[in-house]
Order: sequence, then C-alpha cells, then structure tokens
Amino acid sequence: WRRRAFSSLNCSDLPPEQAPKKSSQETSTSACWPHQNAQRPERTGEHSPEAPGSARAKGVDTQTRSTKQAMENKDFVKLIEATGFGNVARELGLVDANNLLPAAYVQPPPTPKAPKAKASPPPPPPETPTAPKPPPVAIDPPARRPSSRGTRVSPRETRRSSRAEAPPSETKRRRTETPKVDADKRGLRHFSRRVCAKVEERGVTTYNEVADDLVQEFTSLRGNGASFDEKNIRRRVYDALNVLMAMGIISKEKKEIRWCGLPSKQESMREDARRRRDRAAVDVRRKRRHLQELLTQHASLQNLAKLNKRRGLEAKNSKDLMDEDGGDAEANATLALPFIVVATPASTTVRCEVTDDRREVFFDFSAPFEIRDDGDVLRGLGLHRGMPNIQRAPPKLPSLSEDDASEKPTPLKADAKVEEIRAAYRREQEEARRLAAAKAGAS
Amino acid sequence: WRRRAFSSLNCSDLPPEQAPKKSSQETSTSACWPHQNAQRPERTGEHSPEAPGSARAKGVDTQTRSTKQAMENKDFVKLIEATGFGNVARELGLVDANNLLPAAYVQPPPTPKAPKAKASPPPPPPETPTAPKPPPVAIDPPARRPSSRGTRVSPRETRRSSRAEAPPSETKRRRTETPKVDADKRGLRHFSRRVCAKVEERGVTTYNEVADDLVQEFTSLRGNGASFDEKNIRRRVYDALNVLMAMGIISKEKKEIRWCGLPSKQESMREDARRRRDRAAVDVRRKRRHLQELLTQHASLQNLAKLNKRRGLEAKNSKDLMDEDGGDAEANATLALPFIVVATPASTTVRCEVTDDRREVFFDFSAPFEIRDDGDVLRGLGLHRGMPNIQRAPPKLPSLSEDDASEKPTPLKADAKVEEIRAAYRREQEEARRLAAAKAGAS
DNA sequence: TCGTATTTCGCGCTTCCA
DNA sequence: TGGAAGCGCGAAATACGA
Repeated sequence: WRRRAFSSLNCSDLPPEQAPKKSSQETSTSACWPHQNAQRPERTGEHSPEAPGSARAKGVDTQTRSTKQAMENKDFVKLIEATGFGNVARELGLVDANNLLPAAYVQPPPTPKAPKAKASPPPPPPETPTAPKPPPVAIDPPARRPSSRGTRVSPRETRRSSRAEAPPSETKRRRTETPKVDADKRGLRHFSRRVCAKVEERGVTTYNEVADDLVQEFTSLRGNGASFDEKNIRRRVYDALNVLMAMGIISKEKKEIRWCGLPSKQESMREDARRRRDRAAVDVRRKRRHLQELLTQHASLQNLAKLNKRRGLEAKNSKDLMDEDGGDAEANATLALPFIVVATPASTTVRCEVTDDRREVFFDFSAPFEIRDDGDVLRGLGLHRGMPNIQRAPPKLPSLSEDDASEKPTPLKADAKVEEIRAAYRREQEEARRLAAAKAGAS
Repeated sequence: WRRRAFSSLNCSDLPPEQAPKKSSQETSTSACWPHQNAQRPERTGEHSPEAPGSARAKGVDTQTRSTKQAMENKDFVKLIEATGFGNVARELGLVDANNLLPAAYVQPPPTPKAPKAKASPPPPPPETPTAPKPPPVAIDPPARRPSSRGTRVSPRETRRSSRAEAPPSETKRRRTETPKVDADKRGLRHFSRRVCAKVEERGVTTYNEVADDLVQEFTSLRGNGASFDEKNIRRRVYDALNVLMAMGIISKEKKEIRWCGLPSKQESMREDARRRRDRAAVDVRRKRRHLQELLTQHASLQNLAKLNKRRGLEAKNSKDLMDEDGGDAEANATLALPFIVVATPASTTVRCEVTDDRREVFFDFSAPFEIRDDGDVLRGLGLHRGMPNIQRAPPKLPSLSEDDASEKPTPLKADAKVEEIRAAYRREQEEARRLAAAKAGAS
C-alpha cells in the first residue's frame, strides 16, 4: 500500500450529524490503520487475536441484551485491565469497584439522585460559618477603640476580679459551649495570620488600624453582638506584630507599620542595595583619586610659582654683575607653563619642521618617543611633594567584608628639600633642552 | 599643533624612581593637555584664570612656610569648594570642619592617636556582651528542663504567689537595674528571632530542643548563673512557634517542628507543585480521552460482530429460498475488518492501477478525497452508540480555580435502534461500493 | 482519667510622647 | 509628668497522649 493519499475533504455525502468533527488531532488519530499495530495506540497483542472477525457475540436478541452485556462487560473490563487502564477506569468511575461497567451502557441514566444520602442530615451550622467580610471603613467610630481600658464599661470589665474564684466568665462559658466552632478563629495562630494579611493588604498602616479591623472582623464574624474579647484581640495583635517584625516581614517605625513582604523580595532588595553601595564605594574611590590628583597638581603649581619667583629674583640680581645675554637670563631661570616635553632616547634623530605661519610644527622621529605634559614634568621634578595624602580611613560604610586598605600608596616624605627640587629641575631642564621641546607662552 | 604623536616608550633616561608608572588609565589622564580645558577633568573656568603663571606665592623662605601655607590653604580650600569637591574633601577628612587643610601638608603626621578620646571611658562591659556560643550538645542533662513545674524548686518558684503585692521580683529588680543592657535580648521579639534561627539551623527539631537551646543560650549569655526565667523562655517559645507556624515559616506535626523556609522558597515550591498538578491534570484528561476512544472502538467492534452474525444467518437462511449468486450473498451481507474507505465527491474521476503481484494499488483522483479507516466507518454507522460516557466528574483535585466542565460532549443516546444501525450500514455500504474501496482480508 | 503539652488571655509594668 | 501605647509575663484553661 502506498498510503500517503490524504487531503482536506467535504463530508457532504455523509449524514450531517454523523460527519466526524475533524479536529486536527482527531483526524490524525482516526486515520490510523487499525492493523498496523504500531500506529494505533494501546491496541496490544492481547487484543488483536480477539479482534472483530472472531468476536464472541452470544446472540442478537435485543431483549436479552442486558444479560449478555454483563458477560461482554466482563470481557471488556478484562480488556481494560489488560491494557493497563484498569486503574484509570476505576478511578474515573468508568467501572466500579467490582469491575463492572455502570448501567449507563444499557439503560439511559436514571434521574440523578444523590447516591450517598446518609441517615443523619448534618445539622445546620449553628452560626454563620464564614461571615461576609465587612467593609473596612469605620462603621461605628464612637464605639470603637474606647481609648483603652477603664474608660468604658465593657462586659469584660465586670468580670472576675480575682480570677481564681468567681463563676465561669462569659468568655469561658462561650468557649466551652462551642469548643470547635471557631477553634481556628481564635488565638495567636489565627490572629497572627490575620494581622499579616491585614498589613500586607494595607501596605502601610498602624497598630490601631489593624486592631480595629480585626476586632470589627471578629465581632461581625460571630453574630453575637457583644465585643467580648476586644481587649484580648488588641493584646494579641501586639504579639503577632512583634514576631512578624522580628522575622522582618513587617517593619515598624513610630507607629507606622510597613509591609516588607516576602523574604525573597527582601533578599533581592538587599542584593540591590549592596550593589548600589558597592557602586557608590567605587565612585568615592575614584573621586578621591581624582581629588588627590588635583591636589597634587595644585601643589606642584604652587611650588613652581614659588621657585620661579625666587629664581627670577636671583637671576635678576646676578644679571647686573656677570651676565652676558641680558634679559634672557631671567627667562631661562624660570619655567613657564604650559608646555609639553617630547622625550626620546639620546640616539634618536628628530626632524623638526615649522609651517610658515608658525602655527604648526611637525616632528619626525627615528625611534619611539614619549610625550609628557607639564603635570608629568612637575611631578617628575618632585614639586608635588608635601601634599597631604588623602588615602586615609574611608568613611565607615555599613559593615562590609572587603576593606579599602588595599592600595595605600607609600606615604610621601613630608617635605621636599629645596635643593632636591633644584637639582631635579636642572636635570630636567638639561633634558628638555637637549631634546625636542616646544613651548606655548604663558599669560 | 598636530598632537597625535604617541607611542610606547622607554623611560631609561629619567631617574628610575621618578619614572611614572604608566597604568593605561594614568597614561591617558596625564597625557591630557592642561590648557585644553575640556580634556582635563574638573579644571573649571574658575580655576583657569588663576592658573600657574599667575600663582600668588607670597615668598620662598622655608621657615615662614607654615604661616604662608595657612593663607594658601585658604585659597586652596576655596578652590576645592569652587570645584564642587568641598563636601567630598570634608567627608574624606582632607579638610576639617573649619575648612582647613590638616597639618599633614606641612608636618609629618603625628603619631596616630585617637583624636576623639572622650572624657568618660566606657566602662568595661559588665557581662560578656556576646557569649561564645556554647556547643549545642547537652551539657548538664539532669538539671535541664525539669519536667515542667512543681518538680523542682527554682528561684522563680518561690516568687510572689499573688503578684499584686509581694516585693519586686528578682526579674523585675534585675530588669530595673540594667534597663538597657539586654532590652533587646528579652521579650517575644527577641525570642522569636532566636527560635526562628534555631529551627532553621536544626531543620527538623522539637519544641524541647529549641527551648532547651534557648534557655542554655540565655543563661550562658547572662553570666548570672541562675536560670531565672527558664519558665518564661519556654513559654515564649510557644508564642514564637505559633506565629511562625501561622506564617508558614515552620510547620509542626506531632511535636516535630520542621523548617519550611523563607516564603520565597515556599512560593517557588508552591508554583512548582501547581505546575506539576496542572501537567498531571492534562495528562489525566488526555488519558481519559484516549480511554473513551478505546471504549468506542470496542463497542463498535462488539456491535459489528453481532450485526455480522445476525445478517450472516439471515443471508444464509434466505439464500436457499431466493438467491441468485450463491455464496457471495453471505459475504455481501457482512462487513469484514479491517478496511479503509477512500471517499470523494461523486463527480470525481478515480483511476486505479494494481501492480502485477497485487501487493500495491495506485489511485489517481481528479479531486480532493478523504480516507477513513474502519473505526471511522463504524463510528459513522452509529455502531459505537450506547457506550457509557466517561466524561463524568473528574477526580477532585486540590481546589483549583479552573473547572474541567468545559467540553462536556453532548450525551449520546442510550441505545441505538437496530433499524437505524442497519439503515446507516446500508447507506455506507452503498457509498463504499460506489466509491473506490480496498479491503484486506480478515483472519 | 491523670499528667503533660499547648494555648488562651489579661493584669500590670514599662516606655513613649505630648 | 500623666496618660496612652506597648508588651512582659505567667496563671489558668484546654488539648492530648497513654
């Protein structure tokens, strides 16, 4: 057989109500070949030998059908079992516990009637089992939260003064009467649940809001009009809030109770905060470094200015006595800013070319070279020495593992001897003169 | 200036300790042009006019340096402020609150001494502030957990019997003496934290384990040997456990307290369970559908077998009387399985070609066609009718929002009249004969 | 049914705030 | 400094296991 012939169709030739509704899935299923075992699911080998042609139908009379059916059902159930669907079938109610097909196979289903109606009808619930949740708005403001104890005569107020004797209080009586009715609607367990839910619902709230709500809820829950245990509820709310607080599920700050939510959220928020903190720390470090740089620069310039001034004076003084090329001496004795230095090895050949308008200079080096700006040079001269080092104790951040005492630069010597500066300066001057140098006039 | 001249370098001509360590970042920074404002960070316009050439150095004498320095520092601090770094500098301790540079600029830093040593040295902690956590093993089994009240004389036992009078209890006295020392080491808040930690640490534990541990911890924490409030602690543990239980952070089952973990974990696990549950539900639905299919198939075959038997008998009986083409009548009266039907519109031209060995048949259709297997045909014949429909109440899953009562198929009629079956059969037979049909012999 | 485990419940002290 | 908010604390009631 070549059996790839297949396509969409029109079922108009079939009786309309029998036309199979061809969902794509059904189509592919019903198009399977029955005798190609592998393709039709679950038609196992045990079934195949009993297949259609050899079905053991006992008779054809419609009247005796039900009895025959019973037999066939047995076979059928056996088949189901063999196919591994027994459990499923039983579970689904397709066959009952006795491995019998339900009567629906033969008879129309009887008028549905509760099959498990027992003798004792359950008594109607003595109290409203789940009261309709009252709207959370303040219904009776004057009566609520009677400004704590003592200001108002409540049923509780008149109770046993010495709780050792005295007849069983109303509370006790009630509880003993209906021991189970609201067994899970009392006590710390229940109240903490309620409190938690309430705070979550409110987001930000106060003790009194929560307590009032719970009292309201509770009193309306028990149809009984008396606000029996308002005091108790209020007391319990404290307990619940405290534990919730300790768990970090809520937080309280000056009467303001705030829902902090699931620890997962907390965790992620903590993570986020940590990240931001770290980023900020890096930022501070960078800024500190930058500040240090600025300070260094400033100190260098300051020192250079001093140096220049002194050397200028010296040069001017000595010029009268023994100088040959006049005004240039003063200029040579001082260092003007800004400038850059281009440094190469001594062996390098440098070709220098200046444009006619003297606005551009071209250098051609035979070897690698290095450019230094005035800042570099001043630093190299040691003119920055004596700056306070700002790499001191970083501001104490909320405790973190890593410490910032990592790259504490070697503390600079407190001051630089003027002679050292001078020597360095001379050395550099030599260097600068020997190599290619360019100056831009200052001020 | 064309200033792209740059390359890697050798600093061999410079004094080695002055050779700037060129980290890539530093290089790019120090290579900036000072007079190209945009490139040197933070050298704002306010700074530029005071730039190097015009620095106001008051003198050069090293001896008077410190006083001059004070003036310059003022300028410098002003500069820092102008640059927007004032806050940072102050915060870093670079300048003090009076906007003065610290003495480090001039003098070597003095021997570091706590600058904020106050008058009253904090008294040594009267008790071990954080006790070394005792190993959790039982240290003193006989004395611990004295099998509840009454069996043992504890300091608490002798306390006020009627709390109205009686001298202030030891507890109270202690608390009043040291009001803040352990203010956060008492009370429900603290204990619930402890309890939670303990349960988490233990994973699975019992009330007594937790309580014993906490008592142990507490008594060892307060050097005071007396187990003052063992009873209270034990009482509080109940409270904490209850609330924790209500929050679902722990669970308790017959004295076995189990850590259920953060709600986040719970949430994910709940999510996971829900997913698995849904997957299983889909699985059940699919299996149920499949079972229904198998049942339909089985019923069809069963019914067909009956029908065949009866019609075969009828044909045999009537053959003797008035049949013309003998044995074929019986074969024609019955339907053998398996087979397939290829259906086309009446107007379709079908070309059929069979190979010599008769193992392959080729069809050529002039229009779309449809393939139906025996299952389809039997279903179309109505032979599956009367099968109980298994789409009954699905097994009650743990409460879920969605209901499965979505695609309840229209209940099939209880039984199929034999005449109907016969008519349908005949109709289909006609159709099958008129169209292309192929049979594979059965058994 | 008793003894223990657990929970309920509210008195009165402490702390906070105006 | 007095009143209100907050809550420590433990007696008593109840639940529970043997």
